[in-house]
Amino acid sequence: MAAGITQRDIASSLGVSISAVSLALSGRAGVGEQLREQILARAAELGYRPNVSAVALRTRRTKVLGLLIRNLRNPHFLDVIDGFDETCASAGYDVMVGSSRYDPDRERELLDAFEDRAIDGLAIAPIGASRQVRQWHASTKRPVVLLNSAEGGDRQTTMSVRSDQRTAVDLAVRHLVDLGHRRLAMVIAPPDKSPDPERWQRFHVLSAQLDFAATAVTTELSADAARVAVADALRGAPEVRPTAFVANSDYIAHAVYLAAADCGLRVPDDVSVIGHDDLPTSASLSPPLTTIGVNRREIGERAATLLIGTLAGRPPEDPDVIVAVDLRVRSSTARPTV
Amino acid sequence: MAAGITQRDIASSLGVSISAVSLALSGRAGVGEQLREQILARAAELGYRPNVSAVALRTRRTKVLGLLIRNLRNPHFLDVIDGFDETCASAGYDVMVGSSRYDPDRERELLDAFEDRAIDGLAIAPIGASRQVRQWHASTKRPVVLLNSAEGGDRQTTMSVRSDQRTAVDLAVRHLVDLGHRRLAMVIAPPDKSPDPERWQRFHVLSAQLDFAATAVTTELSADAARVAVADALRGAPEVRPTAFVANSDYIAHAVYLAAADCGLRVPDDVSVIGHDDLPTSASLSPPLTTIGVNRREIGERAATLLIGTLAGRPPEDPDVIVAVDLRVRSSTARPTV
DNA sequence: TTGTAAGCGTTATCAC
DNA sequence: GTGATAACGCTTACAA
Repeated sequence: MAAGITQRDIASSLGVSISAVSLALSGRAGVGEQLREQILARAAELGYRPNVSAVALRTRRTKVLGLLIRNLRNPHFLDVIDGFDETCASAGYDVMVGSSRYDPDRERELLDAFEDRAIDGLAIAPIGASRQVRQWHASTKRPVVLLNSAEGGDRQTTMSVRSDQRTAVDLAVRHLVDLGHRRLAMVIAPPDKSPDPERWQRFHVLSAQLDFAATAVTTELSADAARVAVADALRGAPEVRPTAFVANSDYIAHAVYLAAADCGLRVPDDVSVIGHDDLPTSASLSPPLTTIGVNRREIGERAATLLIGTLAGRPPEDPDVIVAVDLRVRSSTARPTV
Repeated sequence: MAAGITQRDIASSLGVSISAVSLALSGRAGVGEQLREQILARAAELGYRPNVSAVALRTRRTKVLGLLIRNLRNPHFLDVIDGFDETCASAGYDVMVGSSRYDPDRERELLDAFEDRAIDGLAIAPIGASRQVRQWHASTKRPVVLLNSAEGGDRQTTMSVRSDQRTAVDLAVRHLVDLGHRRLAMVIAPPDKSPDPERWQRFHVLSAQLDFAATAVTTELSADAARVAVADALRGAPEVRPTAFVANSDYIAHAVYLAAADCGLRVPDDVSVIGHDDLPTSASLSPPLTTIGVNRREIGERAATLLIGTLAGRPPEDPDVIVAVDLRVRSSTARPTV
């Protein structure tokens, strides 16, 4: 029944002014030491809780941070949310989530809703171009951090957190090349759907440096589509087809498993597979998946920290955080047999 | 730059009163038809967006629904959030999430925060006793729906959505008994941590009805703890140890896999395993997991629908929703060999 | 140091 | 039907 106790109640019960109460409660100067303590005591005694709407109306601060992601069905984001949520909680912020579901219109709606609700800051994994996001930032003047966004153009206005894609590709490729593979394929999404171009670019560079044949298997993000596309790539003669696949997610890696089976090939004997993101169950696949580990919670944590720091007036030295990745070798990779 | 246009601006730009604008905008009676249209037109033209904080302060309504879950690391809740989020979005509600992390203090904090923020309704998967929740409901007078909560005591005050636990147990047990198993074990959490008592109870009843030996393996929810506890239960001689395990989640089912391996036993040859919840990757485990499927998104959707309906003044005919479950037979169950 | 009072943008109660 | 005007609970100049 905490609802209902206002600063006015405290003030009148103590015979002092409302402003004294306000000052005391918000810990600012301008009120005597003993009076402050009296007020604090009475507030606690009465079970006073500030009315957030009133504070928000006055200060235009809500102590709410928004988290706008692309897809609520991917466990990847779960951990991101978890890390974000925990960091926010320990700093007294609450979080509002939304999923754009890869729909630009919905992204726009959510952005508007967040603006209307006057959230204090936003972390967003934008879909496609980040124009809308830039606009949001311009119009709200609130700090924004981009999550795993390929775009690096607007470093002045927004911050970012992303995993180290470049190293991810390096680790995967080096592992495969070290094993003796010379014909590698990378499964990538259409350029407009993901931050993959950067990955492919790096893959291509390495192909020249390390002297292996690089194939791009372009496919939609769905497991079914990937399965078909990869099976296609696997149809060639043993001497020409890729002996190893670098997937852009563990889901896709699993689709590669299925595609291999479709073609009567075994993993890792006939084809090696490397995933990306190390989902909780990837170690339990058959065979256990070699993949790139990313600290997903850290992504959420860092994003929240960036926002909270900025809001507290201590902007980070480096507004662009790169989260480390590591190679987790399991059993889906082996020496090539041909 | 939508920020800044207020009703006052519309009013003065039209030379009418603020109250006319307010009435027109909120679609209530008390303003002439042509004036209303004029106002609406001007509002659109100016890009007017109501100030949510002001509305909340006045009306104590926020158009925000809270979702408080136990654990943000379990994909189960991802789908629940997704369904909840989508339903809320299409009804103009935003959602605020929080995770209690199985910590009663944190649950209390979040409940307080939600109360302070004056959310319009709450969906919660409570930990342990739901006393706090009942209290929240009493103090806020806001609709509450319990998610997968075992408690059925306070049907008058709160609503609920849960999967059909009873049928889940029936399906699992019947499948196992039909295969020929006569010594079944159920992995359950300590009574204060989950809605498991109901499951165990049913298991026990069936044990008498269908004439099989029922063992309870009580363990903490973590995979490691379960692995040890199950391995313990598996130590007995082949003629006495359980030949099949019913787990309360797919995670735990996987822990049973590991425990079996620890004991040099094979799944499903030596021990059959049934999970619960059918996580996205359960079909890819080795062997693919037989489990109980639940429409997790539906849980979130129904919860949101219950809340939204109640808030709109149309309370549901049945405040207690039971979401159907089904058995998904894969390869972790087989006839017992002993 | 303390108190008074003017808003923040709405909604709601009145007169007219 | 329409327009002043008083809240809602708080912050913040400005006076005392």
